[in-house]
Amino acid sequence: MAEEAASDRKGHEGPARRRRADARRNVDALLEAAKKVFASSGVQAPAKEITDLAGVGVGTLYRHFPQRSDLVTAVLKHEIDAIADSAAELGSANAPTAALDRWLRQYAALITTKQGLASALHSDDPSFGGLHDHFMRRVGPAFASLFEAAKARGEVRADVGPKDVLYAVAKLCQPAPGEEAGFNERMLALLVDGLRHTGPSA
Amino acid sequence: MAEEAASDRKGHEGPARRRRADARRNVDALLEAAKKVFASSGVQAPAKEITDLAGVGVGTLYRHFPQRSDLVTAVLKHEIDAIADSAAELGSANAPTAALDRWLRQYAALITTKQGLASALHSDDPSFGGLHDHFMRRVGPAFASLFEAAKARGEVRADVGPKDVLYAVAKLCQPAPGEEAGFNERMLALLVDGLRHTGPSA
Amino acid sequence: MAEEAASDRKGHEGPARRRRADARRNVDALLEAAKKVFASSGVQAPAKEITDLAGVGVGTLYRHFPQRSDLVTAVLKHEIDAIADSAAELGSANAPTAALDRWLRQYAALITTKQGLASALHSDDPSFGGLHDHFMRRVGPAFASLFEAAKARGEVRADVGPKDVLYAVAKLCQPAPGEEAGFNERMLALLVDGLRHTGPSA
Amino acid sequence: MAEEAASDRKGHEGPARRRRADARRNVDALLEAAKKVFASSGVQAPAKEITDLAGVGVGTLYRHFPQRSDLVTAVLKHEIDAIADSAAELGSANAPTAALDRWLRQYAALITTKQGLASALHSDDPSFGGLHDHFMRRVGPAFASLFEAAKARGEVRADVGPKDVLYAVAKLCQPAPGEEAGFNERMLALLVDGLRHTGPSA
DNA sequence: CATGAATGAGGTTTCATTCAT
DNA sequence: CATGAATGAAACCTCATTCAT
Repeated sequence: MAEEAASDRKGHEGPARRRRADARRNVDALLEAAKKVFASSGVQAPAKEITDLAGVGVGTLYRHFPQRSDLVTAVLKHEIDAIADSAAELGSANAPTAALDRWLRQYAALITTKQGLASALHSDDPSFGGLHDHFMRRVGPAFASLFEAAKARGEVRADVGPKDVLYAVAKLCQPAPGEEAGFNERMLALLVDGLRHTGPSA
Repeated sequence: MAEEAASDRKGHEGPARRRRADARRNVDALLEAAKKVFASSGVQAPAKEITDLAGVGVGTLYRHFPQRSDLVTAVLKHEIDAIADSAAELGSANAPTAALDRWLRQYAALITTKQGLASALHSDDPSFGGLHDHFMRRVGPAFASLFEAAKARGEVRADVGPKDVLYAVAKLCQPAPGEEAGFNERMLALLVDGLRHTGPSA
Repeated sequence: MAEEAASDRKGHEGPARRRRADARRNVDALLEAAKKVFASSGVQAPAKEITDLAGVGVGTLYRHFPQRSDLVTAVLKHEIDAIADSAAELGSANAPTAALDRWLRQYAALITTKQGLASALHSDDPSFGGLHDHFMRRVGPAFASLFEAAKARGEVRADVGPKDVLYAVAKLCQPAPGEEAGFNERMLALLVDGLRHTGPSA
Repeated sequence: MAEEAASDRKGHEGPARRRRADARRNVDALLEAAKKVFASSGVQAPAKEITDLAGVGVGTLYRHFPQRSDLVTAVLKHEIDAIADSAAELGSANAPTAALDRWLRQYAALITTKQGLASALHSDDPSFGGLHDHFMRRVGPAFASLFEAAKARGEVRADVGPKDVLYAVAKLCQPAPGEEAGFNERMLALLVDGLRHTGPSA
């Protein structure tokens, strides 16, 4: 009976392919819904909230993302990949200092916007380990190359490493309720200024 | 007498824990326990974990701290008062720049150590509003006086306010698992350096 | 198939109780259990008592009846509908006086039997407002038609309204422990006799 | 120190007597408070509500009224004694019919006013047994004498006993939220009219 | 492969009662 | 004799996860 209904629904294409397409659509709906819910209610939001928004049953969520962290990870991997790719683009299209500046602003905006990205990266929950690894594998080298280029030009103090900066900005720009607009941007600027100088006598 | 009772408290799990003065002792035990539990398991730790550690029943917790946030608030108020008082002391015993530096390092250390202080301050949960208010009332002016003194000496860039710095450090130094030792200190230094200069050409 | 599942339910405490159709069966089991528990322990009985008797988890109760009053309401709505329908039947099959008598006896028996029906109807808890409304919507007109028919025949004193009688009987027949058998019936008769006469000189 | 304060308070009289007077005052305060709280929040009100209103500690409540029902009983005994005494007075000052009418109206008013009197009398909680016994011992004979006098005059139908009437009025006049003013009075009149006649042909 | 009902552990909170002071 | 802090059982309700259909 379920089979019959399924073929009714689409009319052509083999049943195997059709199923796969449905599954894919569900996964996408879940990712989309999770992105929204994470943004509005945080990463701790009840699973039901997500499945309701996606229009699927909870079972479907657990089929595709057996651990809750799998969903978080999947949602954030998109963003991570995008920001990593952006580093390469900016690096090849700008002078080192400008590339660094621009990328950091993009990165800060991402952290600011994506409720939970920073906290997932810093979580002590081992199930987010994979996300952290993915982040370091993709973003780490991409940013390091921008960073080292600027350092080679003497525009960045020598006693700071790229990982430091990634972490610092992630923490600094973590979204906080009731914060004045532009706060994160200003603070990022402060940090970046610190990056170029060494101590008060520099 | 207090000593005797105190050894009772630790020595064995006897039934001797119900005295008028024990009200105070229980409150202290709860605060102590909560401080530890918050540090190890975060502010979201189950109430039972705290009462077990304090050696009291759940009812006792709720007698003294009707709302869960009351406990968090009480635990953190101690720290807030201490750090606020410290500002006055440092200010009167040091040159402005040194006072500012030292206080910021203390403040950073506090935030680093007290799991949950930063997040409680930035929580959108209205029950923490009182804590935020207390913080701004006590720490705000205390720090502002240090800050303005340094600014008057031209040692702090003009486009940054004291509140900016309090917030920025609170976020930057939020404890994160698996972080290298000294990370927060280095990042604070970076921020402070940024504070002294304006832009790349400074 | 339904039969098979049904025998499972009673036969042994096997783990086989999770089927789509069992949603309905569980709701029925809960209503049945609630009816019994309300009868034996009153409407205030702990939820666990009901779920244990129904053989389901607490969660199942709260899925189907999010508020405790929803369960009470559901249990009693059955009875209310039945007694309302009965008024129409009696009215068309009997002379006005007989219909009124018989229906009042049925109504009294219902109130007598259903621990909590009367008190729920008179509760000041707003969550029972719906039940009271349902009662007045269904039983009110049904009884009014019987009542007015009798009144038209001069068999009921003019200064009493149907609502008065519904309320009075509800209160009079409220179950009380340790009451002699037949007490409510006798008292109802007394009230009904009063209904036919006005004052001592009638 | 407590001794000193106590003697300060009164100045003369031996300490034993003074204590006793304090105890008496507390008992009175508790009874007074309980009467109010029972009236506003029902007999199930938390003990703390009563002790707070009385301005004493919970311990004091439990010293004087070891069982919660002891308090209820004590509160209601006053009323019961008063209404019982009233029967004798009315009986000797009025004709049987008038005495009966007046007393029933007093009794109905008492039940209407004292939230919880009726329910305590009908409670299945064995700890209220004493109250019920007291009621039957005091009010039972007092009312029976009024009732039998009226019956002897042929003004009350023969198939109803005094206990029936006491119970019926108690149930009928039980306070209910949202009830029209005068409802209980009208219903009592109805019942009393029923009392004077036998069946529809009377 | 999707569904969503069922589960039940786990969290918070209330309150009657005891008992040290 | 009064006090009120402590106790802890018990109630409610939520929600992550499983699994029959």
